[in-house]
Amino acid sequence: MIESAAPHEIVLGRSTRPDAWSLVLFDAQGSEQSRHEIAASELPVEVSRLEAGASPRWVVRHLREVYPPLLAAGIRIRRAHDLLLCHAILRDTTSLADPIPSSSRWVRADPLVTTIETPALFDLHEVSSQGAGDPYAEIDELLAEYARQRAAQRRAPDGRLALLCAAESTGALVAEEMTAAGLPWSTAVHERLLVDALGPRPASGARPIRMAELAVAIGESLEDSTVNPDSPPRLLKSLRRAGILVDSTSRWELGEIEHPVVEPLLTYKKLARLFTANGWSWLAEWVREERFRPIYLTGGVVTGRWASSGGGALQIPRSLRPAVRADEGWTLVCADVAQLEPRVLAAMSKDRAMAAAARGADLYEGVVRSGAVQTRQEAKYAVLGAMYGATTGPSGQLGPRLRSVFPRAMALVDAAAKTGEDGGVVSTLLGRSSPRPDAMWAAAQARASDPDADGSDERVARSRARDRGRFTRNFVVQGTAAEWSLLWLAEIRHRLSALPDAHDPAPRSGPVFARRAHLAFFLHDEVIVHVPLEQADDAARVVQDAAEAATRRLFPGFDIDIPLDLRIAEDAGKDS
DNA sequence: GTTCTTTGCGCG
DNA sequence: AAAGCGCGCAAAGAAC
Repeated sequence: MIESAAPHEIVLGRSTRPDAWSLVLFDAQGSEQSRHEIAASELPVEVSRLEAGASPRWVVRHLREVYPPLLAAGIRIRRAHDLLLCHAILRDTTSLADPIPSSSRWVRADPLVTTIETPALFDLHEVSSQGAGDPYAEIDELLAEYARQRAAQRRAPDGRLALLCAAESTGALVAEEMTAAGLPWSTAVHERLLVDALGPRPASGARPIRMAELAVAIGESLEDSTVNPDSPPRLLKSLRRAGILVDSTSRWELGEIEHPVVEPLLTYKKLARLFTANGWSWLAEWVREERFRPIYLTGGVVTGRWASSGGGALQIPRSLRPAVRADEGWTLVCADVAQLEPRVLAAMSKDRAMAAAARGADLYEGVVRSGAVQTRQEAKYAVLGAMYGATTGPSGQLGPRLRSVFPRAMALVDAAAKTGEDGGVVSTLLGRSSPRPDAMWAAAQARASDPDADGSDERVARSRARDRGRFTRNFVVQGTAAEWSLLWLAEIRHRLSALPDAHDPAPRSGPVFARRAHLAFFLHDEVIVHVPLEQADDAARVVQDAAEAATRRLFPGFDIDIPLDLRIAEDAGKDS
């Protein structure tokens, strides 16, 4: 069918007919232009045709459900609005006097319902029939929800909520594209690292030789040949029998003890972690065709950070980073931000003194220069303690020093903590709000105010209140930092897509990314871009420019340094 | 037998 | 020099 003008927005949802989709097209004024249905098998071609025009904004229930099959068919879309993700933002925000009404229809299902395997092309009916209601009567529901969300964004006093929703949705596009592209992973390098640390791959069920040797040494040292270092309760008993009076078997507590068992035990724990979390079975389960493909859960953390599902994507140990290795003819652009959170705090609180300390590559050195503390180490503890709410120890003791030198920054986090302790809700700079306290929390506070309350009730309530204060204190900083990162990602994606196709790379990243630089990994404040060799410098510049653009968008008119540590390398190991 | 909770540790 | 925030996952042990 032919439209008079290219559509500005397209709401895409399942049709009332099986195996069909509905599309409702809107013009730039928000008036409906037309609607039509197509067979599921024709969707990729239809999306591709409409995308080729003016890149409309695709409005869908949830990109996690819709986008992977399109990517599998070789289709990318430029702009989107994820109703499910934005529902959570616009429902919980305290930036609006009348946020959108909550609905169980807009709660994210278990991420594993949409499996790691690419679902059969557009056969997504099982996925959302999990929710209540008729699975084929979707399009009207999407239209109604989108109308509510648009109205809510218009009610906002400024454009910040709209920016947040746009960034959240673009983040979801990036997330699916990264899953589709995968993180290039060298099985050979990973296996070599495992053998170097653990010895040859053991028979199934057996301990690797290095761990077995250490277990024997631990047994001899404790004079207990039956000790099982994998079992904390049994290990604890064995330690105490040997006269080592610890309360737990955790690393930091054992590290304080002077005893010959400590060294082999800590080494054993390190190796056991590598073996169980990222050993040969992890490799077999999660790496296929030299690609690691985690599922990213956009907005999966209350603060707006991403979570992940499958393979522990956000917890890959640094020791395995050398296994992240570019394809032949490609390279990696790796970038991370040094001390993102304190820089964000300086900017969001408009604390000029702290922004001055943040000038340059090392914020902690800047804090020393400001005169607040004597050494870099003190600066680090003091700053982290301020953002996390440390009250005791050297970290907490430095709080007053910081308050006198950076009053605005400290006032912001102190106020957030106070609000949280009082049971209130705090928000990020763009308007993502913290959860309300749960019923248990409120009940504990109520008990303490009861005339019959005893000292124990009051202590418990006080402690819970402080716990929540530390959470809200950190929420505003962590959440605003997550917003900076989201804008950074979106800017990187936008600028990478403006690069021309490379001439001559080996096309190994899948059809959509065969000749294109693409984001391959994101972890809170760092990115890895997989890039054809000839475009390495262009991609590095993109990542740098994107960071500056993100800073300007989030903190317009405020001068804050958010510098990158940026390198181009064949692998993501730190020293290569 | 299965599912739930706890412990410990990886990441930022 | 500390143990303050947010996560996911594996294994063991407890609970069913």
